[in-house]
Amino acid sequence: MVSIISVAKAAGVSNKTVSRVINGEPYVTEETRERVEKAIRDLGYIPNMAARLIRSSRSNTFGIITDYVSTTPYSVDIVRGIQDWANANGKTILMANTGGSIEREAEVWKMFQSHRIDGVLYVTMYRRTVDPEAGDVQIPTVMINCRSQTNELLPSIEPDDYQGAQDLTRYLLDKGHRKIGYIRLNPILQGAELRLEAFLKTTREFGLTEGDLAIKLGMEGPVGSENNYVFAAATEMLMQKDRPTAIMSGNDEMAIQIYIAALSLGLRIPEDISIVGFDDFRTVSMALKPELTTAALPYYDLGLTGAERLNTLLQGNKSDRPQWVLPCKLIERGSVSPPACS
Amino acid sequence: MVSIISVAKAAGVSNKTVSRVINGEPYVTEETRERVEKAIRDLGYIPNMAARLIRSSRSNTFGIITDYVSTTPYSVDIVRGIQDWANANGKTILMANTGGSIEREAEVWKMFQSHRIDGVLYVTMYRRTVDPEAGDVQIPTVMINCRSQTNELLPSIEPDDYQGAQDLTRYLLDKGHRKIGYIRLNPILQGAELRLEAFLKTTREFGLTEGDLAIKLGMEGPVGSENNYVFAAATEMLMQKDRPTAIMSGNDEMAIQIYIAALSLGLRIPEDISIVGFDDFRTVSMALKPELTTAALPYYDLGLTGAERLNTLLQGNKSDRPQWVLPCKLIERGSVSPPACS
DNA sequence: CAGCGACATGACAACGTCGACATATTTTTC
DNA sequence: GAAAAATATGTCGACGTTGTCATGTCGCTG
Repeated sequence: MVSIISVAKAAGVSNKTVSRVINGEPYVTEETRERVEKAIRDLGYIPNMAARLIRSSRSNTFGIITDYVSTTPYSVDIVRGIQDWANANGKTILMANTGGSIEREAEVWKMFQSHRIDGVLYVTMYRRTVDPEAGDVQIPTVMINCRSQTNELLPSIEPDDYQGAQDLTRYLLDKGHRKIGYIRLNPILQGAELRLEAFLKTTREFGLTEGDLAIKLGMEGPVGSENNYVFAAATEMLMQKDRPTAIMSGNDEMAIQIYIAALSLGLRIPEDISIVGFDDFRTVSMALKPELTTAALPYYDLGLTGAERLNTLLQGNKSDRPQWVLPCKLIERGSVSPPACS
Repeated sequence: MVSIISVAKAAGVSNKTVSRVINGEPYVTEETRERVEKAIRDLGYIPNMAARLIRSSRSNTFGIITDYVSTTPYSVDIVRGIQDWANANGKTILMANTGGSIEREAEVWKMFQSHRIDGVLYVTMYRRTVDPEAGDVQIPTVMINCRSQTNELLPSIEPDDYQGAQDLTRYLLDKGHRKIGYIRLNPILQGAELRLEAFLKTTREFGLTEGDLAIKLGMEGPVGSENNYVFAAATEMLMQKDRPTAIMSGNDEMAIQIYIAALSLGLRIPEDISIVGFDDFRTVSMALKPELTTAALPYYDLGLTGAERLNTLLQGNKSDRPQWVLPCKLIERGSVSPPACS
């Protein structure tokens, strides 16, 4: 492999001068710089990060540790956000996923340390509280899409499920809906509770009573092997004589089944029944016809902001409040119209 | 940071002996080994990969270079397959995605080289031919889900779209369907052509004529911003008086729209119209009701096999034929039944 | 018991890079 | 025009690890 020394020889300078050129240090004549750069190009020299790291003990590398993220379609955008930030800022990304195993997680931390990683981004597939082994490890860490159960001070970034659900609910109310159904996400998920809470609070503030709402559980059980009641719940909800004019779905994926249930009953969307989702999982929300109105989980931004925050942290700047929350933007598409006869 | 030297001091041996223990080399007394291991535990020593690499010039790291994979839900399983293999075999994964940009791709290759990566896995989101810059780079590379346009000898691994579509077609024929519709994938995608070809050939072999088939284009245009005709195509196909009894969908995602089109026309699935997808994109195929019968793209295996093959390659073993193909398994669910009146 | 081989350990250099410091050259300052 | 400052370049060692070779200690063979 061509090293800094071969370049130095080729350019007729000392290796230190080459080092200066590479790192853009001052005190190099323009002429020397050009000669060195030419030698670099001619020889195809590429700096050896390992050697650099060994000297400077800054790896310029972030580690991403995930549970199932790279496994699942949902939150891949978090990773994309992180990578984009890393590219733009000359950082390298080391990625590992645990598949949920504690032993594996311990291994990953070890692996990260053996690579002398500067910091860690701890990412989970769905929003939840976790208890990372970070406690006994002193690598700076930012939690993305989750927060620590044990250490409240660990910086975290999460989507604002509450605000998203609030916006969606208001949107339906503004459109004139007064009888609204809600098909709940798996209550295991942290987002589920927040979204439901926002829905209940917002409708109540608006003056709706419990009789105006129809709430059903759509899924339950351990993530990955949950029981799915969505279709049945939606069908039942829509067969009531006093059926809701709009249904809020726990997420976009569940909305598929609500669509199918509605259509199977001969209802038209949105004329007879309005539907909104959550997440803006575009493979679904844009594949549905009419396309689904939903609230976008800010996954990409979660990743981007997380990486940026980790960097800030590494530079010694402490942030005021540890737990951040990013808004979910309402995406208006075609699945909502005013109720038929209001 | 605690180094091998501190361990050596603590254990009262030379650093070379510690190195022997770490690497499981012979010629160390059991007693010495234990003393060293204790020191390692006590001090929490973790080997420095960078230093190791600089000596041995084997990084034990694979690079994954992707176009949009980490961006899109579809093929994330490829990455998971690679990672699982890497975990099991003590390799580290460096991941970067180009977002389709050539300049970015060049940067990534450079970055990989600067980390002295052992080999590269070149992964694309959808099956296609590419022209990687690998030509001027001498890092061993395995192509996953794609193949090189220019270099036929570059090892590649792809799903067997042809066989998958053939199996699906036969499945429908075996169920008794004799009038079959096909809604085509974006013809830009390499899989599109193969699937259609398999469909046509298989139906022809079975004795169906052109009049028994209804073929329509579902999508077209550049990936990411294509025109979507699926709903219209399906609706039109199903409104013919001599409508097909089964529809093959270019992929699972498109099947959503076919479901909606069918249901909107008052048709029941599968009693009035059978539907099959392709890909087994489970977020969709299992969310649809009835669940979708489809052919599973072997993404996970693509990744696993790819990593394994790269490793074999690195050990100097050349494989006989460069281009491999992995079967797509038929996944039978509830969206197909025999035609109503045959 | 000299000689040999197997085993156990250590000393030291080298990998590629950069920081600290030294030296040489030019420019500025008074 | 001599001293001081700024600029340009080089020497050398250190980072943490492992490969090479040397050394030392056994036990065994003939």
